[in-house]
Amino acid sequence: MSNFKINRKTDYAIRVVLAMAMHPFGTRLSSQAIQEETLVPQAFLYRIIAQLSQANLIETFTGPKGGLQLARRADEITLLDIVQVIDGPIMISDCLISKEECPLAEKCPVRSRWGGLQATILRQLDRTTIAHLVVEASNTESWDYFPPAMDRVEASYQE
Amino acid sequence: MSNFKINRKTDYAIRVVLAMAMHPFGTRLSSQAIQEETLVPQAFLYRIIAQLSQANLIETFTGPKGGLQLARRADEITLLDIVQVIDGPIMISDCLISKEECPLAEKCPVRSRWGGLQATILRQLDRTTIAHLVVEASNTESWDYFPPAMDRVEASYQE
DNA sequence: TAAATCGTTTACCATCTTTGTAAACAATTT
DNA sequence: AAATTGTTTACAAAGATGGTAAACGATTTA
Repeated sequence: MSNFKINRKTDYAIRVVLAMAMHPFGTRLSSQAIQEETLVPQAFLYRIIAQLSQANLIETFTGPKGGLQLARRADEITLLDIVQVIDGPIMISDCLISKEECPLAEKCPVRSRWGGLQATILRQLDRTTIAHLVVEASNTESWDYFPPAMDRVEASYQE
Repeated sequence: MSNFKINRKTDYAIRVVLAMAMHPFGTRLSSQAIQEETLVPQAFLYRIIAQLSQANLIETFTGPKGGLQLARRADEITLLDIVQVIDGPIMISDCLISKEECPLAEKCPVRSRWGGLQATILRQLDRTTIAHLVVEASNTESWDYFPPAMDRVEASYQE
C-alpha cells in the first residue's frame, strides 16, 4: 500500500480540533476530557496538543480549571492548517523544494506535474474548514461515502 | 516536512519509463543504457525494472541482444499506472480501506473528505500520460514551474 | 555445448520515520 | 503548600525507505 498518506498523528490532531469544535466556542476542555472523546493515546495526545498550541490553533491554560479551547472559530481553521502544523509543509516531491534538489535539474517534465498535483491538494485541503466537518458530524449518511474511482484502483492493482 | 509524498522509488520508475518513451516505440534498451540515462542506482534499478515487468508495463528479454521495451505506447501509460505498480494502491487514509478500519466507525465526517481528496488525486494522476511528459521533455520552460499556492504555504508554516 | 550476456530474485542492512510510553518539569489556582 | 493542569524531553519498538550484493535463470551465439 502506498505510503502516500495522511499519518495518524495528523488524523488524531484533526479529531482533537473537531472534538473541541463540537462544543460551543469558548468552552474550555481538559486534555483528559478530550482523550476520552477522541481515544487518542494520552501521552501522544499531550504532544499533539502542544503542537496545536504552539501554532496558535488552540489556547491552553495550566492549573486547576485549566484546559484547552479553540483560538479561532471553526470556520477559520482548515484541514490544511492542521496538516501543516502537525506534519510540516506538504511537499509531495523533493524536486519541488528547489531546482537544485531535482536530480534531473534541467528540463524535467515531471516536476511541473508534481507541482500541479500539489497545488490541487493544497487547494482542496484549504477550502475544507472544521466548521464543515462539524456540520457533517451530525449527518449519519456521511460515513457511508466511498470515493468514486476506488473500484478502478483496486482492479488495476497488482503485486 | 510532510511525509505525504511520492517516494523515490516511484520517482525513479517514472524516470525509467520516461527514458524509454523518449526512444521510438519498440526500441529495445539494456538496463545498462537506462541506468546511464536515469542515474538510478543499478541494484535498485533492477528491482524497479522487475516490478514494471511483472505489471506488464514493460517487456523484457534476457540474453545477448536482450533488454527492455515499453509494452504499451506512451499515451496509454499514466502516472497513476506507475505509482500504483511501484507503491501499491493509493490510500491516503487507512479509514478509506473499510468502515471497520476507521477508529471512529460511525458518523465520521473526516472520512468523506479524505475520500474526496483521494478521488481528486487519482483523477489527476490518471489523466497524465507518459506521452504528455515526453512532449514537455523537449520544452525548456517546463522545469521553471512553481506551484501557485506555494508562498501561502511557506508563510503559514511554523515549527 | 559452453561461454557470454542479459534480466530475476532473494537476502541483507543501515538509516529514518512513525507511533507510542514515561517521567521530570513548569505554571496556576485554591 | 498542595493539588491540578499543561509542557518538555528522553527513550524505544516497529516498520518503511533507500541501497548493496550475490546467487540464479534464461537466451543467444561461437
